[in-house]
Amino acid sequence: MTLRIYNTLSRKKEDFQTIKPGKVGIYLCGPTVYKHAHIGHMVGPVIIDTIARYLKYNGYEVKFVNNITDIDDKLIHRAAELNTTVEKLAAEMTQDYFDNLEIMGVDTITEFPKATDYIEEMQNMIQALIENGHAYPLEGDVYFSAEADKNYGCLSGRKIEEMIAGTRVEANDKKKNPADFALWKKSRPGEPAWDSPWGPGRPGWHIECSTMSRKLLGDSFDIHGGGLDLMFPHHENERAQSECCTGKKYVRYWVHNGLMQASDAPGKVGGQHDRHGDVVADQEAQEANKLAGSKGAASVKELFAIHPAEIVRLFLLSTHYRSPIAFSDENIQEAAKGIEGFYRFFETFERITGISFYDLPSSEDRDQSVSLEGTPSEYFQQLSELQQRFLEAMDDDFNTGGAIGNLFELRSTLNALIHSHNLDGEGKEDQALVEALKTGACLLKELSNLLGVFRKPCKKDQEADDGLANQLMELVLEIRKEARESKNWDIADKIREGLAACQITVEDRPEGSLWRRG
RNA sequence: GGCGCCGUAGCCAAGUGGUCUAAGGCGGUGGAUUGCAAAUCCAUUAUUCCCCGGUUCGAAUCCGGGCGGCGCCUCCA
Repeated sequence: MTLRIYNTLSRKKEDFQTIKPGKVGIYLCGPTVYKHAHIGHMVGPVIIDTIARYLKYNGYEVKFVNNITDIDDKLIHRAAELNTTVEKLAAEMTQDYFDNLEIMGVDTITEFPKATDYIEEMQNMIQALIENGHAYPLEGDVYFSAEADKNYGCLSGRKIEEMIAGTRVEANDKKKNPADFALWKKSRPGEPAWDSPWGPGRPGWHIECSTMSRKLLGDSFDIHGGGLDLMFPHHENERAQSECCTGKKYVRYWVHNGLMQASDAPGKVGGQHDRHGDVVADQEAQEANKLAGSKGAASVKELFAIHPAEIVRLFLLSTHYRSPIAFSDENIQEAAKGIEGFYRFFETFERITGISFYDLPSSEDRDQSVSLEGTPSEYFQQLSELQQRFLEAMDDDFNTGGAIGNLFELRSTLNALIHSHNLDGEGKEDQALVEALKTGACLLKELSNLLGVFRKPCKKDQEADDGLANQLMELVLEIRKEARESKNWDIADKIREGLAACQITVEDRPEGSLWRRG
């Protein structure tokens, strides 16, 4: 089975083939660092991180670039609002972004270029575009001439004439053609500015990506990611600039992720776009729903205070990356209930084998995958089949939702082995079966790690280790144990119910009682 | 007005021409286990894939029409 990937450019799935054998260059449009990231900003990184993991697993060497836009109008406005400098604000928000990526388990990004570090290269590219007739300076600005690119519109599927006919392009502009866009913007007094052949100014929005990707990945590279909302105008313009400058095909596969929707956002979308609805209110509602505006979108950190990041990650991956995903506490909680079964399994596994699931060896290479032969043969056959189905799903345009389904089935298979041979009891003396269980657990680790989850103990589990709570629980469970031994069920049940009210679940097992939060 | 996406069980969600009498999760139901629970296991929960036509030996999957939801066209991950 070969890897297939949906390409926005062709609007269909294509066989994946890299430009350089064995190597993959990926560019993902990163954030403008003017405010704290919200969960929607994590979708792209999580998805591309998962793709990068999968490509590495398949033997590719991956170079993954994620830019930081640290100069932009929004940044200038926000810094003024907060009475700080653009540099300070950008530095702070960049750190916030890095923190969030770490918490989300995104660690495959190899470079984080900052726009302000590439001003000179951008100017060179702009100059080249002017020289070959694709751009023109005008009163301190420089514009790209959309008409000069005969392919303009090929990525987003639109035509210049139609866009102009749409009349929402402002006509009063001094630009030659309304579809033209700024490569360089003249600065006003007090704004951050760099010297240039066209006067002091700052780069336009799109040019940084063209410049930095070229510098770090070359004139042509394999995968370009970003949110669907960036397809136009950002990616279209980026593509046009780059191709007009280099004369080469810019990107092989354009990967656009669907946008997250706040399903419990204030102001439901009316669906009366072209009727007599209140257009302004409607737009606001859409904005809120998309999570892109400041309205109603909690920062990632606020979110992680409520939900473990790993669960959020799995929630993001439970639906296909190109589909929109409805984000709400309720939906995450529902997903969490299913995912927690994995943590129960890890506990059981450790009880049986004395080994932490997280310490198991697991292959990061498809060719060195865990060997799935042995007895019980039926069990191993199931493992093998689940592995195959998991990989087939991933091969099919990174169908993480389908892959996760197989992960759940794999868990059931392992639990069934434990159950049918009583491995969590006397059966654990059977070394061969315990080994079989370990093999299955290694497979689970190998596959789940591809999705970037279950790599280290979840924060929630670690919290349960705090000293005072442990001491208190030890005492309470000791008292309860005595009550149970004298068959004083009323007391025993009262304690358990009381703990349940404190969000503590007690589990009575033959060898003693366990407890956990939630 | 232009371009595009989507509509699968109570809910979330895979599957996009035959293996589909449609994965998986949540929820529900019955059973095993348990003092009772919890956890786990087993069974069960859509004869059907928004509606209507068509293509085909065969469609949830392709085509046409309708209805409903949404995105982009303007800063946006």
